[in-house]
Formats: sequence, structure tokens, C-alpha cells
Amino acid sequence: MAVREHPPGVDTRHRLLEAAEWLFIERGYEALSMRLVTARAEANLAAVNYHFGSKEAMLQELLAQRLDRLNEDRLRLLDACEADGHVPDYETILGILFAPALQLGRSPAGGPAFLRLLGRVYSDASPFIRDYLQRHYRPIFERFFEAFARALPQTPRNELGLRLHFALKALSGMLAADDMNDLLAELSMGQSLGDAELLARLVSLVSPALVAPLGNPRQVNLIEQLLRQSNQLAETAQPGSTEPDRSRGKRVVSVRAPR
Amino acid sequence: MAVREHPPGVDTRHRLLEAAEWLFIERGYEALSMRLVTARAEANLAAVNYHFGSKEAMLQELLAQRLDRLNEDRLRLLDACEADGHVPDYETILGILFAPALQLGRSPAGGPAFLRLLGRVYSDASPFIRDYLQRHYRPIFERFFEAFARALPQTPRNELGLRLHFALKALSGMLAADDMNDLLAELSMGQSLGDAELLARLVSLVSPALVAPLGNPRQVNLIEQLLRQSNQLAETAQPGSTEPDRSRGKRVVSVRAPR
DNA sequence: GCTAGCGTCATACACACGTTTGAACCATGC
DNA sequence: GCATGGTTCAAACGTGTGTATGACGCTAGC
Repeated sequence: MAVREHPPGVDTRHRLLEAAEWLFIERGYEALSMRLVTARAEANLAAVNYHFGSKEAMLQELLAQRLDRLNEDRLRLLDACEADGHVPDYETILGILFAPALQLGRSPAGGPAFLRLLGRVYSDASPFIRDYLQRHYRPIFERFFEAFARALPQTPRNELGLRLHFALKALSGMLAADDMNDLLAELSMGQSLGDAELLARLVSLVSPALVAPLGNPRQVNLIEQLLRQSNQLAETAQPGSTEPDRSRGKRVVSVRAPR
Repeated sequence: MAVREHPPGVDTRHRLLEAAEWLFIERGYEALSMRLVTARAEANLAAVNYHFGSKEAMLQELLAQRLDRLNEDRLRLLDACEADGHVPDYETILGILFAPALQLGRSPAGGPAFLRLLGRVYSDASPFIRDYLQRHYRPIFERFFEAFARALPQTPRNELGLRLHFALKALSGMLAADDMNDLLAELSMGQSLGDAELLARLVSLVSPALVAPLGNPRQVNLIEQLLRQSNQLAETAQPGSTEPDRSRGKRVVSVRAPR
């Protein structure tokens, strides 16, 4: 007879959250099923609904546990840097956004793969995750937006929005990548970097998107040439419109591999 | 009696592809169900399997129809720019990537929302889409990677990979956004821009990520200060580890809203 | 010793999914 | 007229999902 793996005392609730976190990091929200979670946590299928009430409630608790702390730290840091009317410059604000994230990534409070979790959360397409972020962290985002706006007063607000959108998409996309640990390693390029150097590199990778001038005449000229050339090539290659229409109709028979 | 909406002659196949494209653009692959597609195309549920054989086959055909042309154009343009040993600089290569996309976005061959489709494809997390891109367009990506490597010979290859990854994530994330049309409009900042100006701005937004120097001593110093300050703030605020443990156990009763 | 009550368990429910089926439809061929 | 074959249709199948239920074990309080 098999021995009992987990005496009831050992917190199932905790194991569930842990399993859910890994699965969410690895496969995203849509692919996260209760059966997968409970199997990995070596718990019963009904455990999630018993302890949390629903799948979404469990995810909410998981996210709150990990993200609330992060955003509190960010806000505190921003408050400190804006004390007595000081206006931090845009690179500092980027640093304020990134530094607590890296620190939580190194601490047990953030969890073992905090940065990957962050990336997933910010790039997951599911409405549940998106709504959650909106509902809980919009004020924080707006606080930082205002800070950026003060740091870059010459940039129109809507263009600033665009540039921020762009920069943060890039960052979260990078953090969410499966090979993001390799990527971070490459950022340090063989040398063993301290956190400060690593963050400085991250900031300098992101910050040009906020302040780079948009299109000088030389570039416009270059692009115009390319557009002409592209048009011309496309014309000579495909004088008609689209594809020659494919073979149509006829019930498609499906040949399935045997189980 | 209701009149027949679509006489059988009007191509169901075409309507299916169209509906699938919109749904894919709006909600991504995971949320794309046959029932939604056939309903929007005003076709029978079985129509997809009749005309294409399976859901995945339909998506493959949709993607091939839209993306093959794009990448052919890109390759042709790159070939032309590399003719007789010429080595295009990195901004030109970015232009080569973007120009055909914009042109197809303006032409009927690309479809009504080609740019948003592009963004979705490149940022969708589902394994099917990811595998499809890998299988069909890896050679193209590698060709462009080599071109970038020649244009930036002083950049180590792995760092170049990182920077490209970063830049393209940013771009696709921006294109996939729901409000991407608004964003593009903001890029032109009120002025009505020609395609060349728009593309030049896009290129100059992306290109710094490829060549910006990584972290000077001043920045490192700034970040070091921030890290210290953050650590200190976090310590004083939360001397313990994480959250005070929540109320545990007790079957959670769920109160469901009535239908 | 007995009874609460927390936690776990197997099992079932209702629903959504992709796919399959066989009959019906309907223009075209003879 | 009648058969043929491409197309559409309603209905079902099997599987996967989140959730709900009721019984069972175990520990704690009296």
C-alpha cells in the first residue's frame, strides 16, 4: 500500500498556490487547469474550490500576494524620490520601477521566479489577467505616468503614452520569454555583474524609447527610397492581386494517427 | 419564414476565413472557437471541418495567405539591398522589415487589419501559433539576423540576439494593442504624415534598442543609490518577511449570480 | 466515548470545445 | 426523369473544463 504523501497538516493551500504559480509562469492563464494544478500539488481536484472558492479567486490571491508588495515598494520609492518637491529625471523613474522588482526577484518574498511571473502577468492576453491589472494597479500606473510627464515636460502626453507603452511592452515581453534567464545572463556579457550594473544596462536599453528623436530628414529620405523600391519589386513579382485561388470544396477527409 | 441569408453560391469558405481573421485579431488563438467563427460567418458549425479539415488547418491557411506574401516581399527587398556585396546599415534593415508590412497594410492583399494581425501573430502565446512561425519563417528571421550581424559587426552575436528580441517584442506588442490605430495616429502627432515619415519615426523609435550603449558609470551610480534606498525603505516598512497569514480553511461558499 | 468540524476524497454535474455523421438540399449532367 | 456530387444542415460523440456534493477520516473539546 502506498504511504500517504502529505499528512493533512502540511498546507495544501500553500502547495496549490505554488503549483499554480509555476503553471502560470510556464503556460499562461488560459492553459492553467484545475486538474493540472491539483495534480502537481498532489491534492484533490476539489481542493481549489474548497480553499479558495474558485479558480479566479485562487489566481487573484496569488497575484495579490506577489504584486501588491512590488507596487507598494515602487510607490514608497517614488514618494521618497519626490520628497520636498524634487522632480526625478526619467532614468531615475525607470530605475524606481525596476529596482524593487529585481530586489523582490532576489528575495524569498517575491518567489522563486518573480521576474518571469512579472513578465507573464504583463503580457498575458487573457481578459481576467488584464482586468485584474486594470482594477488593482491603474492608480500606480497613473502616478508613474505623471512622474514621467513632469520629467519630460516637452513631450506631448499622448506621445509619452505611446513611448511608455512601447518601452514597457518590450520589457515585459523580454521578461516573459522562456529563455529569459539566458537573456539576462547575456545582458551581463560574460562578466559577473552586480545588480546595479545589470539594472543600469536595462535602463539604458529601455530609456532611448522614451526620448529618442523621431525621424530626421535623412531617415525619411532613406525610407522613401525603400518604399519605392519595395513597391516596384512587388509589382514586377506579382502583377495580379493575391494568390491564385486554391482548390476548393470536396469534403476533406481527415486521417488521424491511431492512438 | 426567414429568407436565406446567403445563397449557397456565395463562398462560405471565404466568409469563414474572414470571420476567423477578425476573431483572431480581436481575441487571439485560444479564444477562437469554431462556434464563434461559424456563427459570425453565418455558416453551419460543420462548415469549417468540411472546407478545411480542422481548426488548425483553417488557421494555417489564413496565416499563410497573409504572411507568406509579406515575407516574400521582405526577402526580395533585402536581396535587392544586398546586391553586389552592398552591406545595408541597421536602420535600412529595420526599414526593410517594416516597409512591406506597411504597404500590405494599405493594400487589399494584406487584409483590412493587416498590422493588427501581424502584432497578434507575433505576440500570441499559444503553442500552435508559435510553432507555425518557427516552422515557416525561421529561415527568414535568420537571414535578417545575419544582415544585422554584418551591419553591427562590433556587437557580440548573443547580445545582438537580446537586443533584437527586445526591439521586436516591443514592436509586436504595440501593433497588437487594441488601440493600436490610435497609437499610430499619435505617432503622427496631429500632422497628417506620409508613410515615409511614419515609418521613419517607427524606425527611430526601435533602432536605439539595437545600438544604445549599455550603462555608463553615472547611471550605475544612480541605480546603486536607488537600490540602497529601496532596500532601506522596504526594511523599515516590513521588518518581517511576507504577509500576515490569511484566514485559513473553512469551506468557501460560493454565491452565484442567477442566470 | 462521543460529537463537532475541518480537510480530503471520489464522483458527478453542466457546459464548451473540436470533430463526426448521415440525411437533406440543389444545381448540373445525361 | 433521374442520378451525381458538391454543399449545407441538425444532431450527436468524446473529451476537457470549472464547479458542486455527500461521504469519509481524523483531531479536538467536552
